[in-house]
Amino acid sequence: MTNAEKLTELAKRRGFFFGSSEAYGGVAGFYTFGPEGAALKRNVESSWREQFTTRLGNEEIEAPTIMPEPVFEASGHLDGFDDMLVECAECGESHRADHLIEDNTDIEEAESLPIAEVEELIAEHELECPNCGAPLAGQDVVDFNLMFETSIGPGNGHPGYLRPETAQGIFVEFPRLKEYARNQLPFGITQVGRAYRNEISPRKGIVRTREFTQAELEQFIDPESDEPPLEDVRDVEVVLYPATEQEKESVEYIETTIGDAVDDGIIASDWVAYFLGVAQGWYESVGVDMDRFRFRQHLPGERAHYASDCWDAESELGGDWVEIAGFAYRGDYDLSKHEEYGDDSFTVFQQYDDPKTVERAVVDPDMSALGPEFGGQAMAVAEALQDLADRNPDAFDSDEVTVEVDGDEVTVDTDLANFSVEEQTESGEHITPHVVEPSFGVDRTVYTVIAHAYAKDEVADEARSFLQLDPTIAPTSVGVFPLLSNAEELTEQAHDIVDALRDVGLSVAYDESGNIGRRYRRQDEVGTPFCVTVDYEGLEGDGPDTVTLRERDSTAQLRLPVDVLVEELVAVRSGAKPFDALREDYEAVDSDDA
RNA sequence: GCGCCGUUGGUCCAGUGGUAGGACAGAGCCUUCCCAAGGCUCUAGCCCGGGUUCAAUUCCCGGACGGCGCACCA
Repeated sequence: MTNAEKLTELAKRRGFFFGSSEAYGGVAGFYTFGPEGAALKRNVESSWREQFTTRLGNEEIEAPTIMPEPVFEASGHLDGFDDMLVECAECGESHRADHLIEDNTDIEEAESLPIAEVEELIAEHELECPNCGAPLAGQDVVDFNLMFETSIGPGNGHPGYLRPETAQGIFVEFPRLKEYARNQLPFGITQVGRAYRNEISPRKGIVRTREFTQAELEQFIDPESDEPPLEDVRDVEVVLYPATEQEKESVEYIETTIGDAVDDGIIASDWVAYFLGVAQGWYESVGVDMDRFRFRQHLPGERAHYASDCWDAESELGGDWVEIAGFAYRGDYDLSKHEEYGDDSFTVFQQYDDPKTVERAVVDPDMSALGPEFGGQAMAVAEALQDLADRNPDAFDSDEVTVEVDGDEVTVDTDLANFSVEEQTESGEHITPHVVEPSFGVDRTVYTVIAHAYAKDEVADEARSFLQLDPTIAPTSVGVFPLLSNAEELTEQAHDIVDALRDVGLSVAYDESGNIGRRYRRQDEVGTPFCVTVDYEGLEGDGPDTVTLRERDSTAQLRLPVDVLVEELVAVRSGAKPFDALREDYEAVDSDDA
């Protein structure tokens, strides 16, 4: 069994994740997070929120997962997703069928033709594979639309799509969000939610699914003036794999700091560099193994339609590098498209520090004269006059000016135009903000965290496999056991401790089944960092009752008074106090006498 | 989508034309037993549909799901 297979087996058996709807034969590309997995995922998400929403001073929204078709016409996803592929039987190369037809016939817009017709056209025109020249006639044309389509409301006249990325839910609401931000750049909006892609063939278990969770930040900036607080992450050490290195035969990484990478021009955008630095720290905090982690720059041909520069965070899983986040400089692509297609304004008014005074040629046409003269064309004439004033003010030096309206030459008395040059004050301008997008795949992150936490050792000559999850994100924080299940004094105190720990918000597992070692291993296997055992020894003697506290990774045990247990556990589980600090205050338990 | 291989208790596997066995896990009881191997008892399975056959978990065909390769991953 490979490690990946062991992880899949562990995930199924212990309730981290498993294929959905298995009672009905299952469905490819959909996974259910079981109790352990859902808890772990919630903890990873809340850690992400803590970092990328709260600490960076951003705001989170929650948009619908279904949006109407025009949104995706604007975003470019409809075109980008609706490709027709034909595969060459000889060499196996896939080609865009619509492009082949457009290139080799007089037909334009082949993309809108039905599949059957495209297949006929390929046969009719005897199209050949551009790669090897083999005939393509008879080959199936495959339509792949990576968006899930649905219809909104009764009937089918109102198509909608499940969003292929959460980002569009933010971009579409930009007109309201900018008002919320009081038109002040920069500001950032986050969203944690589901996205959907109807993958042709989902693979690699939970790594590539059809429904997945993204955690995204859309940072809106003024490209002219907004700088990230780069000094916060200057010294963060990172492993970079730039595009230039990827073209070489041997894999060589650049180990550097964020600050140096910017100074050396390896990362072009300060903003992207800043977020790489923040992300590095975050990944480390949730337990991603930094020896199996890198930032890889996209190759020029690899970038999405919206991105000018893009870096991925990648983690090593079973020998493969898997993308777990993307950091894209999206420029003004999205907001410009929505400005063009949507009804509202996707720009922000930026005031100048000092208002500018500019001279502008203006006309104030005498409509009471133009109206009778030109009738319905009068407005168009007036607009043409202003247009002329902008382009060529000198034209108004003569007695008459001539403009073109609907293809007709129209001559107007210059007096009627009321031409003048005015000083106007410009206090600012409308700009389309640029967008920097760190976009995290939550499911892949969760899987990475599990895979990187997976460890093996030996305890008392017995092999042990366990998850070294960080205490802050482990699904269960504490296991509580009575040493024996048939002793009321032990089970009662154990139950009291469970209640006390749950009262302060800790996630607690109670277990009295089997022998004590078995119970420790159960919790080890799901990554529970601490276990409390109530034994007879702790009830004996004159002093306060004591219990033992065991740490998962070292299996070391300390004896703690019950009345400090809650306080100390809260401290070690939050990371405020390392477990080793407890060793100074409490007696170690010698477990060799077992 | 294509090709190859696979699908048997919760998990991982063995096996058979006459409906099946193990390991681990799980439940209960016993146990002053602190690191999965104690004793007793118990639970639980042949992916779906069609075909061949007296009889199919087993053979054939199709499907679903999974693994690998190709393609795809904007």
